[in-house]
Amino acid sequence: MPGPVKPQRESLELVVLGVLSEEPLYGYCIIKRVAARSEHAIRLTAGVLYPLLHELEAARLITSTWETVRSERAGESSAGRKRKWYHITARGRRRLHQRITAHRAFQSMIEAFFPPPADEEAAT
Amino acid sequence: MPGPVKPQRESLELVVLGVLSEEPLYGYCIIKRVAARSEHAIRLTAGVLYPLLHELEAARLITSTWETVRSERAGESSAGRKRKWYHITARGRRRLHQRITAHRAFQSMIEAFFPPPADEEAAT
DNA sequence: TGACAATACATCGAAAGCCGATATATTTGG
DNA sequence: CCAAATATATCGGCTTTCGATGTATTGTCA
Repeated sequence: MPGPVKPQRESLELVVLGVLSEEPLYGYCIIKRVAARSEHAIRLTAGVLYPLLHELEAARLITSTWETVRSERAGESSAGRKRKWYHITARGRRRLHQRITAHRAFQSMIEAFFPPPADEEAAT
Repeated sequence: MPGPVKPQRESLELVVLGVLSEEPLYGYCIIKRVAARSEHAIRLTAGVLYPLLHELEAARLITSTWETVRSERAGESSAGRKRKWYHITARGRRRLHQRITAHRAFQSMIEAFFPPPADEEAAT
C-alpha cells in the first residue's frame, strides 16, 4: 500500500524521478523543465532541489557524473563551467513506480469522494 | 491557478471538506471514515485533525454544534459524552471545489509526465 | 462489579520539512 | 566591460507535522 500521505517532498521526489526517467539531466535543467512542464504550478527551487538530489543519490535512486563545459571563446585556457548530470537507477525506477502507484491510489480515493460530474445520470 | 504545490495540510483539508460535503460528522467519526474509505492509505490522526478542524472553523469553512449523548443505562443522571458535529458551509464548498480543481490540475500534470501505458515491463 | 477497550475531544513540543537569502564561479549578450 | 543568465550549493528562520499525553464517558465481558 501506498504509505501514508507524506509531505510535499514525496510529490517532489515523484516529479524529479519522473523527469529523470525520460533522460539524464543536470540540476538547473531539471528546475527549468519542471517549471515549463507544469506551467509554474510546481515550485521547485534550487534550495529545495539540490538537497533532494543529494538525498536521492545517497539512497541510490540516482547517480551523478560531472561534466566540464568550456566556452568557445575562452577555450582550453578556462576552468570551465561544471554540470552534474543525474541518471536514474533501476532502484530509482522501482521507487518511481511505487510513487506513481501511491499517487494514483490517493487520486482514485479523491475521485471516489467526488465523482466528476461528467454524466449525472449514472445510477448507483 | 492552483497555487504552488503546498504541504500535506492542503490534501488533508481537501479530504476533510470532502467527507463533510456528504454529511455532517464529528471528529472521531471523520477519522474512522477516512481510514476506512482510503483503506488506511491516508493517515489522519487526532493530533492532526482537531487543530485542522479548528482552523477550518476559524476560516468559516465549517461550523460546529455540540451534542451530548447520554447512556441508556445511566440516563439523566450522567454527564454524558460530548460530540462536536461539523457542518460544511457554502464558503467551505467553494473552497472544496477550488481544492479539487487544484488537485486535478496537479494530477493531470503528473499523468502528462507519466502517461499510463497499457502495460510495460520494468525490465533492464 | 471491576477492569479494560473503545469512544471522544484536545493540546503540546520535539523533530522534520520548507524555501528565501546568500555565496561562488563561469559564460553569454549587448 | 558589465549585467544577466547559467550552474551548484549551503544555511537558518519559520512553519508543519504527528506521536505522546491528558481527561472523561461509555460499552463489554468475565
